[in-house]
Amino acid sequence: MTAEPVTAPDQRHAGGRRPGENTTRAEILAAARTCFAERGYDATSVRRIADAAGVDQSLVHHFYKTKENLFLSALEVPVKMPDAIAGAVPGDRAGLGERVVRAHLGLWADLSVSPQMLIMLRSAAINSQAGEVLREFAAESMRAALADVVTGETAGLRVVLISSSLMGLAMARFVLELEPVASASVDEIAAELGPALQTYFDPPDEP
Amino acid sequence: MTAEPVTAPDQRHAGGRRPGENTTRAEILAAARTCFAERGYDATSVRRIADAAGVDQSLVHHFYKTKENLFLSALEVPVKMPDAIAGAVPGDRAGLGERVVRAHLGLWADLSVSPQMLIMLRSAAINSQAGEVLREFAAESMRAALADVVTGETAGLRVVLISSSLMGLAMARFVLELEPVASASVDEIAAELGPALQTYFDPPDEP
DNA sequence: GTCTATAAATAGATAGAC
DNA sequence: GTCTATCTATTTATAGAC
Repeated sequence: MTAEPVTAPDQRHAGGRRPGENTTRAEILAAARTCFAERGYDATSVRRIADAAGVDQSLVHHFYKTKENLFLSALEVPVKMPDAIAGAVPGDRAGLGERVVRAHLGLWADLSVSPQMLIMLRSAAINSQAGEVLREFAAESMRAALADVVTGETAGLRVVLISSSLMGLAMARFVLELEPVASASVDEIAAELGPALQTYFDPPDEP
Repeated sequence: MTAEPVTAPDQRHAGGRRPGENTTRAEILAAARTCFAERGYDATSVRRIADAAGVDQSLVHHFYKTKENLFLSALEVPVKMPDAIAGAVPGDRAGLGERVVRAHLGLWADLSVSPQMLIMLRSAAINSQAGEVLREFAAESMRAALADVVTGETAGLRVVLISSSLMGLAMARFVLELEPVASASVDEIAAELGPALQTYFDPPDEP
């Protein structure tokens, strides 16, 4: 009952070279992002990624050599992430907390970066490489983005506490899917978390 | 509440055989806690736990049957966790934020509960059972402990945001070991995070 | 209670045909 | 570029001797 596989019903590139940039490599990467984001590094087998991409397992190795290397490619953080936070800085000082929360949630709504963020968050606790990438983002990138507005003796600590709060929010909302924060609107979260973050911009012991 | 029989140290049975409640079972559990806390569920093999306990692999199965069952035992959260947060409630309202932070960090300093908390936090992003335990603690237990002091229309959301902040702090300090929050003193953290949490107890739009 | 030995499944990775 | 077939290592788990 399976119809004859009709060997490649023509599509010859007579004479011409370059079968064109093949999309298989990109499809494998996309499938890997989905799988890693859903299950993390260990629980995702190369075979599963291959199935999700509709290709053979050995093709994954052909393109990315090792699983670890593929994971690093899947994890690659777009440059726009730190920029998005920095973009929340300009404006009135009283609204800083809210704008930072909205900028952060805006990244999670951006499908070109949110899979990588989910991979990072879901794997950081176990995988040392994901942990390093998250550390870099939560510390250095945040510090650079907020250097002008978080000042004072304890600025270093306060920047990381801002990162921690946003990390906790993301864990609750996107990883644990904890209610009611998982299905709350951006407005509702910004209205509550914004003022909390604001205390780091206006430290109570500032002269 | 399965309440492990916690081998009473003494309780001799004169003449009888019974080499007494053997400590091997407890040693395996302790080794499992250490390993799971360090590496998470997937990366911890039964063999590694057995080695850490100084016993054979098959003994682990003999006592705990399956790896998953052992993990659940290792994860078992002491009842005192919610109580510790509730214990921070009495006192002047202005100091609530700080007291909650100190209560939370006090739990992490308690060696009878911190391994379980680390297991939970490190595995929750990947392991559904650990995730469920963490959800239960971050939502229900927190809500019960703070019901009297977090009030108003958005109380449900604000309780979970408090949980999220504490979760983010624990991730940064104990899992990622992110500086400077990893080596900051309890006083320093309480001084900065306390006022941020305080905004949830005194919502700006309260009548 | 504690060990040896091993079953049974699955993992990542490679070789080579087409 | 894509597939089939397979190697090797490691996993959880069990059976059975002592």
